Amino acid sequence: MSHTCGIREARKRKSRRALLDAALGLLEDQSLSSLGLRELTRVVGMAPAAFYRHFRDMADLGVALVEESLGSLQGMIRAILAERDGDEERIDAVMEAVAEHVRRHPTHIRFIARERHGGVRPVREAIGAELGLLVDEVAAAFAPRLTPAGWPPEDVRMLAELYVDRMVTTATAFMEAQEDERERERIADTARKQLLLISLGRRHWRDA
Amino acid sequence: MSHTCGIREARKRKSRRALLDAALGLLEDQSLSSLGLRELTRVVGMAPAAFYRHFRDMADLGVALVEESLGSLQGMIRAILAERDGDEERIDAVMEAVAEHVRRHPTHIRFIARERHGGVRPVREAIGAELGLLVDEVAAAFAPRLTPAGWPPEDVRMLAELYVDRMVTTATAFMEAQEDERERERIADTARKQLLLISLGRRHWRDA
DNA sequence: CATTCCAGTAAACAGGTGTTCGCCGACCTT
DNA sequence: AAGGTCGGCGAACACCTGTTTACTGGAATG
Repeated sequence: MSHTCGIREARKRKSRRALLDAALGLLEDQSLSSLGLRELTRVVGMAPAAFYRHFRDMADLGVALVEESLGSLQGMIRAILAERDGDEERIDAVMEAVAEHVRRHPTHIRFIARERHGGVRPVREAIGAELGLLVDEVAAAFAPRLTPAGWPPEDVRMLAELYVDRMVTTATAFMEAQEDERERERIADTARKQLLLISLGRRHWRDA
Repeated sequence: MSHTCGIREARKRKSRRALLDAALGLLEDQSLSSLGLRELTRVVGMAPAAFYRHFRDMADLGVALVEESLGSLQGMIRAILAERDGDEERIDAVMEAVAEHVRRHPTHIRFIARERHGGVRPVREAIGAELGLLVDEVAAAFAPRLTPAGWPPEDVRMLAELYVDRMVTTATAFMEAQEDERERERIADTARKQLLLISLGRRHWRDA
């Protein structure tokens, strides 16, 4: 362990990254269940057999993509909600963050949208689990205010689901708008209104 | 045209139906872009070439499935919203109808959920267009009350999108619950609350 | 009744697929 | 400097793919 340079591990990481990136590229106009192993390795420029050094199968690669796509989002949302107070500020900040995230990682978002109900069970379940954690995060952010006001935990969660689902839908819409900046702004405006309307409903909930 | 029995057309319709049904079955655990022509005709029991007598390609079959899956829904929603008045009644009636529809056509719903953002562009666009018409329908049902109250058309539409999106999400959740009746009831309860919360937000919208 | 029509067939084409095998050779260890 | 580790390679395995071709036989036509 004296003159270890980590060259070996670095090369392996690089190959793995190349596979993931090539997959994200190919998945722009097809779904995971139709993505071929040879098709993928051909794009990367490696032998088909080399794939197995990194992933058991395509589903395995898909799960890795899910973690990489949704893993960072959780902390991001938590930070935003913790720092801000008041609905409008929170909504504006989240919208900004989501828009920026989609702008930076469009292929990841496309992948999530496509495979959320896609044909590969392990991937579907991984996405479901990850989005569930996001709902928990949002629920936890609202609980301190709502629980004392008499909200049962299940109602807090149903609210959080509403928020998260809208975020996901909006992110998908952003992605589909591609480069069209006018369209993106229109989507953002609509989404802000929708989140605001939900927040309005939340404030009058206990009266019903 | 004297002794025409329509036997010919009837046989063709039957074959076409067999293809569509077999496709719905195979699409339960894969997506359209990975569904093979031979795989499909093998299940039906016909020669691969016979497929071309009915559809140009798989995308064409997919679009046909979209129309059959979503075509009837439009009129259904219109009728329900026209007959009822008051949020809770409307919500209960729609939830009942959606639950029943999913119970009767689970494979169709799965197909729509899977291909809504799937890898086949024409199918994606067909679903988008059909859901757009549904949004129009809902918007038209609310416009008579909201427009006189000062709602601009774009806001009516953003509300309709909120409602429709929630319906689609709920339908998907119903389908994923499969046979579990307890889970279905839980989903219905949550969805009713969410729709109610949105309606609550709607009633207080003009104040903001 | 002869004829046209046309859904469905079988066969062949030119590819493509996932997976396994033994092997090489550069990195890492001792 | 010798030997082990392991990411990547090339070849072979058995099989599946979409599409075109010329054809058959029962229904529709006049």
